[in-house]
Amino acid sequence: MASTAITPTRAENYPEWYQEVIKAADMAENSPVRGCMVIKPNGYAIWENMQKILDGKFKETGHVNAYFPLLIPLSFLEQEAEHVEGFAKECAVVTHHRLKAGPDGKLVPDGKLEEPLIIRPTSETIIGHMYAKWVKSYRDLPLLMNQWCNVMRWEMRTRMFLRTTEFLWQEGHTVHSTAKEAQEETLRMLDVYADFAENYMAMPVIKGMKTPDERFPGAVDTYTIEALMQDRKALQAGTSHFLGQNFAKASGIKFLNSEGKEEVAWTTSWGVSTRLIGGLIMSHSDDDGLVLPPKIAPLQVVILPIYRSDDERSQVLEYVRSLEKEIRSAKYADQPISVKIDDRDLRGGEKAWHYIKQGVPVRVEVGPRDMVKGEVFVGRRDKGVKEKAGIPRATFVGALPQMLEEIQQNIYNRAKLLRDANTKKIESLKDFESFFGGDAESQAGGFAMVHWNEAAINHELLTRLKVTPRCIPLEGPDESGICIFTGKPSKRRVIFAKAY
RNA sequence: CGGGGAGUAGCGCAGUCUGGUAGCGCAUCUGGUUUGGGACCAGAGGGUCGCAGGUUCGAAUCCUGUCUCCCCGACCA
Repeated sequence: MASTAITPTRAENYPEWYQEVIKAADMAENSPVRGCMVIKPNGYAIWENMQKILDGKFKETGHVNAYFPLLIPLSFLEQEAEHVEGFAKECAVVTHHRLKAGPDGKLVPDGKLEEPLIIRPTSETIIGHMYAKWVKSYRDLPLLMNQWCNVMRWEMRTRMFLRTTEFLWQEGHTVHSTAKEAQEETLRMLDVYADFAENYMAMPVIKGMKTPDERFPGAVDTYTIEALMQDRKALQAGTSHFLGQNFAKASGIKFLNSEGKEEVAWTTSWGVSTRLIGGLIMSHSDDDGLVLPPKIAPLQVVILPIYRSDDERSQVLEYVRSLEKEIRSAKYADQPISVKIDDRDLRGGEKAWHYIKQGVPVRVEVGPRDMVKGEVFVGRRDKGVKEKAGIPRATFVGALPQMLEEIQQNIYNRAKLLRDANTKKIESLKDFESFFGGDAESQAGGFAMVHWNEAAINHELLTRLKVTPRCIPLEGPDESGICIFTGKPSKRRVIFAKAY
């Protein structure tokens, strides 16, 4: 048996390791539909927790949920020039509304539509259309809505969770009477994302503004939270867009201000997707499988009864049931602690590994020996597989919330250390090249913080290394310097990385 | 769309060159021995060999056509 639960290890083959972690934790699998995955209960439960937390934060910041159609008239996409350009190449198009039997008995599309419909790649246009009807007066603003839904982007190459043809996300769409207010909204939601990523997902992120090339098609400004994965590639984990008046003009979102004059409104949109689950996996998991931060873990504690005879079984189960009940009534992060007993007829070691691979934060093993000692035997997912300790039964549950919080913090700190260790200020093209290993296939390097004049977007080196500007960080000191690509003055550093 | 590769049991593969009636590992199920760390032994179930034609007494194997998937590139939450 291999010494690690996952083969290959991260060091051996990172992309394959990623796939294996998903398989071992039974989170998702590929479906018969190209690029579309089935999210299995273990994966979906994580999404449900993410939704619950994020949705609460959206409501706290004044947003309400609504639902708009999956299908969008083709002509809507044409309303905003940059938007078309950005999404036209990846739209699934519905052209017929009926099937009939063809000459060979196979079904063929029939009933051609007057106007083709596209399956939403994002909903700015259809939501804008409705908003134009709903917004009449400055008294209707701000309009703060969100929808949880699926979208489709026909990407060339897909990877489970990180890039699938269909994916689940939330998209917030807001309308404001002034640019300032819309900009504030954009940054407010970016903060919500950053808070969620860091304090729940335990994923350290850098808040920043996208460079013009990386902007959302049609946006004036795109803000992002960027995370660094364990293979030192960057992941765009969430975006928030200040759309200016571009979409409002395209959709005709206008209102009468308090002086009775007509004005064009200002809009924002922001979203995070199931991609975050991919980020979660790549931030924390190890060569033994998934590692889940307690605040996101669908199951926080698993109890594994150990026994041989039927007699022992009934004694241990009784002991363990009262333990389960007590744990369930305890709270962590304002929620009852989730716990279950795994009483399946399997060998102890096999069960333990099962939960290690699924990333359950705390494993509690209880056998006759522990009962005699009045202890429980506890393994933590943030520690080594064999690093387990007996803890007195009497104090265990009381200490459990603290233990979960410690795990949450440890996981975050570990990810932050990795990110900080792989974030470097780079002052020359030569150092830039060697940081990224000199070609597209080399190890990813990390976050390179360099002075950059935006004119040099298509530098040969960037193309060759497959490195892109990730963001202009919002926080940290402004610091002037010299662009390493053009030698021109630069006001601040920009983060470059190889990205997912 | 360009360049490579692959379709055989739920999964991973061998068999194809040299045609002879389907095999291995894992998983599943049964029985037994085990049990504080991913067990062992014995047995069982499970496959129109991607699809359609053709050659042949006989095709997973040879020929023709076709479909699909994967990897590398262009695109990307």
